[in-house]
Amino acid sequence: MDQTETAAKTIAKTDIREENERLILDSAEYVFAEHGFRGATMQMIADQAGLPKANLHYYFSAKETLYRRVVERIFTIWLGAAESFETSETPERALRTYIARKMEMSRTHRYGSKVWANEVMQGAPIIQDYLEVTLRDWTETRIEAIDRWIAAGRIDPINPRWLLYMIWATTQHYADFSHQIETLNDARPLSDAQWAEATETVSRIILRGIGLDPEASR
Amino acid sequence: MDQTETAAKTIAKTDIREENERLILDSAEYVFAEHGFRGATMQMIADQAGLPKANLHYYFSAKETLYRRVVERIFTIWLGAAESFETSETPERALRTYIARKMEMSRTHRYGSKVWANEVMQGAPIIQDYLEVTLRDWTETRIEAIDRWIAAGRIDPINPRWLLYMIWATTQHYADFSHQIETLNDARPLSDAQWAEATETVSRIILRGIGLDPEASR
DNA sequence: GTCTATAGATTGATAGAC
DNA sequence: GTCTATCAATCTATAGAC
Repeated sequence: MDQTETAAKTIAKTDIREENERLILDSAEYVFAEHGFRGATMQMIADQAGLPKANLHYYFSAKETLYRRVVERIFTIWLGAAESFETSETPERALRTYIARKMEMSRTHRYGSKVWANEVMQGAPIIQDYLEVTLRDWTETRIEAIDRWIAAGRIDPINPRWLLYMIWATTQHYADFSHQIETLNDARPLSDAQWAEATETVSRIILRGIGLDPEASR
Repeated sequence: MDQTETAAKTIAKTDIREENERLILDSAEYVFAEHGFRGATMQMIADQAGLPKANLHYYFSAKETLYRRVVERIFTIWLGAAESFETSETPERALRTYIARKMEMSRTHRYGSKVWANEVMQGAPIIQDYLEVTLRDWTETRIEAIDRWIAAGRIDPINPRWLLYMIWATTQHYADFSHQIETLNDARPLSDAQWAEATETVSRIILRGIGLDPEASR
């Protein structure tokens, strides 16, 4: 076997690994979201991925390793949604963009959101370190930004912490409680128009609620 | 054995049954909240209750029966919190009372709220019938009440459905994500003052957000 | 890298003595 | 009504042929 052949095989193997890992992670995210950590079985994830159960243990050493990778992946996506706090010029635009992005993520990453909610509800046994360091720093930075708006008299004097929790809760509700929302919507998913209306209503109530003019940033 | 003796024994047995059932239900609520349905084991619940595992099966035929009773109990408490919609004279008072009650319930019924969230996130496999009938009727009634306020020009014209979801999401977040909130609060539970401030902030933002004066109803 | 077979541990539930 | 012992089913993880 010459060098070219060896290189080709190495690349091919890397591709197979990457592709299978992503397939397994996607399948695991779905199954963990629908059944919780212990409710999910390696067999279910294998079936979802269309692979024999033993292959999962070839790519991920243990069920918990696979789970941790799923949660880490979501958390990383979560954090990326908040650049608007730094890049926007007005509080109206910063908050509007952040809320719209988080609503969009509830629509596109429903299962990831559920896995995260599950993990936190159970006391974050696997990713407590992320809460204590990464999420904590992230939150403090945003609280400082909101406090500056308050000091400048641009929004009402409220505790920024409760405002952030309100945005997280309201937007993630559309992912975590999607089954309830769909049941109350005649067993149908929200339409494009309903998502748009819900997003606009959430933005509007929060902006007006802290003393901003919702019309100014539409 | 005469009649008096028989009656006494019957009463005693009824008391023991009721007391043990409540003890097991409380223990089960806690364990189901912390580990989910499948993550919870009958052994954990038995240990939490201080009873041998076999006694659980004496009082509840199966794990699923026990779980259903736990979820039903929470749902009933949930529904009771909304009389303010009928008994209050102004939208300010109705919403303020409802929000305050739901915040209080997040504080006092944290575990129940988590079990409910878990059940709904997994597609309500056990209590789907409650969603389709009881919750649906409850929701429609409240939507009609809010629509009347809109028609009378007392609040802004928003879709009442998204307002209700916002209130549910925000208030239940303080129970379901209590671990995250406490981690971001220097690993300490919220103090009385913090609970009061959070409740006031949530009420204030929502009331102002739909065009009401928060000061008018304090 | 894939897959079948199976080991080893845990679980929900029950039998049966007290 | 209480409790010990145990069964049958299920799960994670691995061994070993291909």
